[in-house]
Amino acid sequence: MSPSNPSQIRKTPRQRRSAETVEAILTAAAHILEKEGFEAATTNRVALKAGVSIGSLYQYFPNKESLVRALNDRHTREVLELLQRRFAEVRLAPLEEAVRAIVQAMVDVHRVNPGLHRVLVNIVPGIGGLTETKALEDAAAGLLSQFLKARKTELRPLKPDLSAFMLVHAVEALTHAAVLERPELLKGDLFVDEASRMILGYLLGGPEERRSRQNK
Amino acid sequence: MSPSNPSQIRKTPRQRRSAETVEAILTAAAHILEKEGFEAATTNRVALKAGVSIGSLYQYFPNKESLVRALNDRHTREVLELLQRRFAEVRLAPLEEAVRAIVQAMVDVHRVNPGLHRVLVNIVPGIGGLTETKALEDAAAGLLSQFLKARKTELRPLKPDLSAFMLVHAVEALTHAAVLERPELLKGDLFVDEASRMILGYLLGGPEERRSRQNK
DNA sequence: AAAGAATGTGAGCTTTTACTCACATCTGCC
DNA sequence: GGCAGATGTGAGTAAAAGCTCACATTCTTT
Repeated sequence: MSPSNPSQIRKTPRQRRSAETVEAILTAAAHILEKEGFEAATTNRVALKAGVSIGSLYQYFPNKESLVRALNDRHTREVLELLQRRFAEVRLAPLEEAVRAIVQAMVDVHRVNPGLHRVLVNIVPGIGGLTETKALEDAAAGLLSQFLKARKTELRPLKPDLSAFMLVHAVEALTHAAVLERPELLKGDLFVDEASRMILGYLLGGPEERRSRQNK
Repeated sequence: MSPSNPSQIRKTPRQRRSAETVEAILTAAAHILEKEGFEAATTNRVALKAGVSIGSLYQYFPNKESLVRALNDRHTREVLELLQRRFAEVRLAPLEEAVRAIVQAMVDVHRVNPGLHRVLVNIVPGIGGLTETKALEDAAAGLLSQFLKARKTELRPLKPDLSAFMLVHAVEALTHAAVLERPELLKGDLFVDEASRMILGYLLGGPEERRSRQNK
């Protein structure tokens, strides 16, 4: 509504019919983006696939960019909510178990819509002045940083913010790569094992550093 | 020349003049891609910025895609050559030193043209059926896998190919993230320290695994 | 039931983009 | 100097994309 809100929906749906239209558009856009990439996701094709007219699309999304942003916002919200929930769940769990749970959460999130997620991560920053994906990374890093602070007696001395930055990016990239290039890795526990090992190795430090603490 | 060579240059420059034209086009394309992204890099704009006519551009590149590919091929080649050199140099160095050198090499490579590198990595796969970037990752993983096999007495038991896959993606992502979001990290040794620590923690394993080997 | 609001339609306008082609200019060679 | 091939030019074309708008249909409310 407000003029300084370019990423927002143009008209808020008031009837169920229109809510379904918006949903159909978003779903169609997600499918095309996932399967054929950004270039192929023309507004006309999205409308066609959604089974609505191009006019309807523009009734709710002022431009193509806002469509991609809406998708990204929704996705970002989902990921963040899952991560928050998972972090809360493992607050009291043993370190190793907690780390595994978080890694598993990342994998779960990315397995839902791997292609879409990748497109969003890659394309959106170049398109709109995207702050959302960056915001997600920052939020995830914040959660992790809190986690590290709470566990500091179990870990080697480290700078929580820096370590959170390193881990967020490492785990995100590993998950992306695994989902897209080695999906078979995700069948068993192999990937989660390896990623968790990397994280724990980083957080616990070498033998000397471990010896100077009592815990596990 | 051959019809089944869509990513190649259309006409091989025979005079210095034309070689300079090609160079100007590639440079201009790199600049626009780096600073404004793929969408902004229209062929007309590239030609304009290169100071040549659009006709000249199409004399050497049959289409826009081939331009991006040429850029990518060149970049890929440079990265791979540096990595090969660096791996060879550290073949006999102590493990920790070797790891640091490799990480440093990754950082060096990415600091040259960070934005361009990211655009190439992200955009190109979606555009052309890009095999080059994937090939680079595979080649890097191959080098690393060799490295791990050669060092196996120093490391915990691991599957070289899997570990190489994990490390290549983790280090690449960390380097990207650092270059693009935290360039100040790269001033000192902080980033290389942290990344190396992550790698070593992963390769050496926990205290039990280390104890069962004599080395370091 | 009837009006007004909300929603839906799609032909087509406007702009942009990749790309061509007929022609001009340069360079090396005899 | 002059010829031939290499190189350079840029107005123009065709296709495609984003987006609008005048109008049709459906829903809500009284």
